[in-house]
Amino acid sequence: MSDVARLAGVSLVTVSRAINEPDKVAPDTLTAVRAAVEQLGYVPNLTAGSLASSRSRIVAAIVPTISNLVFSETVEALAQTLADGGYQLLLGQSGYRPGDEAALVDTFLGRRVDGLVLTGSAQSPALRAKLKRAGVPVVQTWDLPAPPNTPIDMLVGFSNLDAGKAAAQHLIDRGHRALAFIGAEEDRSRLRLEGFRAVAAANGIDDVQAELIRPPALIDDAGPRLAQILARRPEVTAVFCNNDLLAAGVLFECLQRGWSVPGRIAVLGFGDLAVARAASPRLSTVLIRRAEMGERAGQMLLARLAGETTGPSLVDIGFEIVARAST
Amino acid sequence: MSDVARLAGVSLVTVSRAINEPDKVAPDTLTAVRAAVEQLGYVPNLTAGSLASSRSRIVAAIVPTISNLVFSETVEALAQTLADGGYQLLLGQSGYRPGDEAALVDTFLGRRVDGLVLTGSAQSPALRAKLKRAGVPVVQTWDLPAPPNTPIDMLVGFSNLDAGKAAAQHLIDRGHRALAFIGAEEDRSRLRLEGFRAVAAANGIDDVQAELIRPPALIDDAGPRLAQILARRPEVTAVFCNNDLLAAGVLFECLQRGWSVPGRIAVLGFGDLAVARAASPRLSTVLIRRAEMGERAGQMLLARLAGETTGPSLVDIGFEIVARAST
DNA sequence: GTGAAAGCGCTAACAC
DNA sequence: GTGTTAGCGCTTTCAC
Repeated sequence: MSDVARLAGVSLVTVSRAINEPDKVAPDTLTAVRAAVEQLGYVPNLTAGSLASSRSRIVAAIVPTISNLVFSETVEALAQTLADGGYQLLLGQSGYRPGDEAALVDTFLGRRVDGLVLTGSAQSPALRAKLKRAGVPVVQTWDLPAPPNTPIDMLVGFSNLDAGKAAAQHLIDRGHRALAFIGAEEDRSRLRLEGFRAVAAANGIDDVQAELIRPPALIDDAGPRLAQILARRPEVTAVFCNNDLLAAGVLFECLQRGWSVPGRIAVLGFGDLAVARAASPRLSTVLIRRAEMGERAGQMLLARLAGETTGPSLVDIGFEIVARAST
Repeated sequence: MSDVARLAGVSLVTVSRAINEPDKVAPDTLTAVRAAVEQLGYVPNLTAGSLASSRSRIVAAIVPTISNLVFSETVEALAQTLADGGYQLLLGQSGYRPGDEAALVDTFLGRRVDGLVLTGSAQSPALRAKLKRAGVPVVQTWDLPAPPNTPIDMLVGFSNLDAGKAAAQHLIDRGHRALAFIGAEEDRSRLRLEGFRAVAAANGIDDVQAELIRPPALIDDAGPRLAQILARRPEVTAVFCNNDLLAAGVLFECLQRGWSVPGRIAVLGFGDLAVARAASPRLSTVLIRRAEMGERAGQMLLARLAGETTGPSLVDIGFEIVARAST
């Protein structure tokens, strides 16, 4: 930077200003500095800048995995929104392990990230306390806080419990009473199962068959799990899959068996991924506005970081049952 | 940090050592420092550490998008490998736009990342030069350098051209002569099309029908594209899809039409994603070791960063035609 | 509109 | 095994 200053015949501060606040520098000076930067191939050291200004221009996000389309689309929209606002995304994958999430938070705080986006709202009290103490803007996503809990800071999500309830109601409305559930061993899937079972029970259905796959739940888990469900309870006529890709797997399994969907068995997906629209039959599913969730999270963060008076800090973006041909 | 030092009754350096090189500190001192850290809730500022040591412990990766399973699994394995080695991943998405890639490289260099992972080998000469000048360890992935080009630094990939050739040969071997290709408007897909066409031509087949989807290519693009191909050339009997998910979309489209696969039309996928094993019929595909690619890239970087004498810096991990039921 | 001085919170190098 | 000194490369005051 001092080389640039010397070549442009100005001081260090002026170089800094020319780069970060070009408006506050005389046009001629600006030209001279830019020429010098160009000529020397100067690349400002953002680490030094971060240290001096105590703003890193980095936001970190922690998701269970990006190899699940459901999260990757949220992350993609988040990254895009942040990038447009001049921030970059540092990505952490927890692998669905709470311990890994806490460890990631530690290093992110150590890097003095300007903001943090978390997946879910089931963080431990210790983690919640640490984040509050750190004073970092935090956005939780993909869930609403369970009753005693409140958001750590900001939140954009939906009720997984209610989504499960709506799924059960949708199937029951269509006359199904022998219900099954295929999900994953993780918080949000369990919440949906809870809601699913609650509505089933309220309708006198107590034997919901559930299969929880240890993450990552891949599409090729679906067929075998459906087989297990049917082995235990052959009369099942409807299955709620916690991911459209799993649902597509179930469709393929039915195809193999020569079963009609929804004639022999109805299939309800989750997410409204592109595959739901492409499948045959078209998949009924629970639409989640994944990209919007990432975008809103990014916007909330940007607004806070810009010092704007914060708007609502808890956004329920809801969900929607999309009835297509598979139920 | 000075609060910790004072409370523990030691100097700043000792605190630093206790945290970063605990072996080089007396057990009692270590205990005292750790107690002080705990009591004060001290979180080391890694930015300051980076500036002082000129090592950021961050590796950046640039991929077109993480909403494509093909890349997300590579990134996931990369992130995991780096995390195990004490590095974190800063993620950039280029959206398939070369300009965005270059801009991302600039900020990453500004952050003084310790390493960089790029997707593809088609970087512009200007970008290549900049990276070489910066002296940052770079790993290119997902392709081999085209003849005149050499790797910028390190590389782990496979020949997309050869993969396209093998795909064509596979279909021709099974007696198909009316071939189609569904891919994306992006470098690697174009290379595969080039190889596909070359082998077709060598076999006297000159009218390969190609549909290139502007990224992102989603599964629900597959059906309409197949329809377009068939509208132009109804006698097509085999289609090579540049992504297993697209291939699954074609399977669903055939299902809609009541067409048998591979009886009426053979479908060859790409990637060997889980969906290939779950589909019905099971998808023949071009297997790419995506996770291994990410892992190898991470290992190469870690070895270099550890100052180890570098092993081979160009790894061709190849590909494999997996013949299943759809061709 | 521009500059001088004083750090940001750590680690490297060298002593002891 | 521990401490002292001197920065890392910027940005933030506060002058002028």
